[in-house]
Amino acid sequence: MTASTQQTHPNNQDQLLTPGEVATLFRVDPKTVTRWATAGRIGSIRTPGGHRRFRETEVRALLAELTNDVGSL
Amino acid sequence: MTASTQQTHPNNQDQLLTPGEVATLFRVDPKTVTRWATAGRIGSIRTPGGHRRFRETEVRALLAELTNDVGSL
DNA sequence: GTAAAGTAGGGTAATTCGGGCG
DNA sequence: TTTGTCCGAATTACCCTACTTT
Repeated sequence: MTASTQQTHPNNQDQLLTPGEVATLFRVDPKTVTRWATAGRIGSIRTPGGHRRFRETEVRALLAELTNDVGSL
Repeated sequence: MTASTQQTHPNNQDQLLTPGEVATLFRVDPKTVTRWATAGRIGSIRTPGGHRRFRETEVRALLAELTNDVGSL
């Protein structure tokens, strides 16, 4: 971690995605993405209205982590 | 030290943000930010012309408060 | 003073929320 | 246990025109 800057949450340099966007990436229902957020499997940012936004970097990382490529030439 | 400094120079940390700026941070429409101000969910400063400005510190605090990071690891 | 961009305000469609059911 | 769907309610997005800011 950076010992010179007090950055509690690196939370404003990533593109945010809507539940529908994330749902499209995972080929699931937006409701499912909501459940993942509720279950703590993925970080989420709530708008003052209660809607959720997700970090694109985190979503991509999760997507890549769950991706199983054979890597054959 | 009393906080009675009038901003004569760009030396203040309470930088004012436009609705568009706040909208970008939350990944919402600028109109939505306006509704938040109207609903009293976020503090706003009105220009003599009626346009709204938002304090960056308040917006960042609200964003951090509504952020739910997954405690992985 | 003019021009371009952003914002305000109103109205309507789409999305999301939350709980519950299969 | 996880996911998809139905419901009602709330929030948000996009349409327009007029005014403000730069």
